[in-house]
Amino acid sequence: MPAKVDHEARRRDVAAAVWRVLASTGFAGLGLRAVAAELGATTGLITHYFPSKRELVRHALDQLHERSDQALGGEPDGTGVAALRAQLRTVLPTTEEKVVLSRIWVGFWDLALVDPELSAHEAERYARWKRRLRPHVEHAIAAGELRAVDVDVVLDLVTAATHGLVVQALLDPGRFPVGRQHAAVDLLLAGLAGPETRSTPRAPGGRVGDDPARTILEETP
Amino acid sequence: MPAKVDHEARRRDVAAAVWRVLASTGFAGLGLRAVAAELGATTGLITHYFPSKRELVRHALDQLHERSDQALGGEPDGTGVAALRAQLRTVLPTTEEKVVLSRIWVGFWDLALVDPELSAHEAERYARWKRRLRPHVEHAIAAGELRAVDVDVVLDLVTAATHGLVVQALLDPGRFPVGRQHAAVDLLLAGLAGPETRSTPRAPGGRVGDDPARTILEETP
DNA sequence: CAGCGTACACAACGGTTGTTATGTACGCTG
DNA sequence: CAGCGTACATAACAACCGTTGTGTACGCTG
Repeated sequence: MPAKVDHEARRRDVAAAVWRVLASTGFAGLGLRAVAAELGATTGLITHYFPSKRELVRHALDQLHERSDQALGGEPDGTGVAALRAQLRTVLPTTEEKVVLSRIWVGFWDLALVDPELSAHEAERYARWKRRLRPHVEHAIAAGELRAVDVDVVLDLVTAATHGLVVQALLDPGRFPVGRQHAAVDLLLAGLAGPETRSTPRAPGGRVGDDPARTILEETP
Repeated sequence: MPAKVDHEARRRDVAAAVWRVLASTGFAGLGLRAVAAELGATTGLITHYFPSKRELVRHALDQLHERSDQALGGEPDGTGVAALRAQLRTVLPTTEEKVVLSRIWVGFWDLALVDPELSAHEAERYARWKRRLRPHVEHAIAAGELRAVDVDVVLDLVTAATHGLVVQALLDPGRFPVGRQHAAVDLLLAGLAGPETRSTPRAPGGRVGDDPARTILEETP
């Protein structure tokens, strides 16, 4: 069987074109011709690799989730609160790529909310995320870095807060720079810290330059 | 110019039908015929009251967030943290109506994210919400109920956390009952409280009269 | 009662949608 | 080199979209 092109690689190209269309027009503007145009091809190409639009979108979103997990990927340096903070920070839309991923994923909620199957899938993603965060929270509590409250409630709160920040940052990127997002996360974690630890533990993540306060606000309307 | 029917009331009926369609099928399934069917009428009725679909949706969403403001409406009993907690709780999708309102509003992000005008509108809604929350936060800080950190950061955090909870609750209603949502809000507010005041809203005495804000974000001055 | 404007239903319009059928250039195999 | 299957382009398809025009029942005004 002669394969002039790599079938799976081509499917990935098409999926990438779907992402680009979604990022610029949302699900409302997603159509086969738009994807084809973005790809510099025609709908014939798309239908050659995908039997239906539903399958197209499904594959594109699967790829997107995979890509997201990979972008949020590896275990962070540090343990306990430091690791938790690092993990939460990677979710924030602080790079152009993560802006695109988050944008698509937020827009996807319009579909997920009215489709039980998609809702369940999204709920499972939340569960997986919390499962990954949990050991760091438990470690932090054991080390006295975090107040010893219900771990599940902590996970509910930190994931909710982080995603809430994502939404606000996407809706108003100009007024929600990285520093402001980080400040909110830091305040959240500081609040969860044990009463005895007044001085926040040093974040050993050498990569992230800490600029906690001053770049946050500009106000001259 | 005899008015057999109340023109404005009829427009409200149509808007209500739009909400019902949006709640059950999302923006992806919103069409004039679907709205007309929901209304038990034809597209002729709709076009008689609205010049275009865009105007229809605009009016329906205007009505919707007017209705939301009213549902989230009056000043809560209490002041300071108690008022803040009450305000945040009213946003959570704890009633059938608020589930519908939140669902539409979350689905709307798919459109807002790719339309600068709509994004600005949503950003303004966030600003108004924070403006309403702000006095309670300031009062709570003045009363020593809340740690004296940057009020803007506090507002960013509490709104983000609350909306994050809304999303999770909508995506997995069965596993996210009211109590679990309240627990997360309570944990958030407890964390923002002064270190020595967990349950009793007592003033923190003269311990940190010098610089309480520095205890949170800054570890090295 | 005549006449007119309102409040719709109904049907048709051009455009766009996802899907499908047909055509064709081309590298591989025999 | 003949032949065949792959990788598309092209175009047609019915279904649907928002919009518009026309038809009509009916209450109000004169």
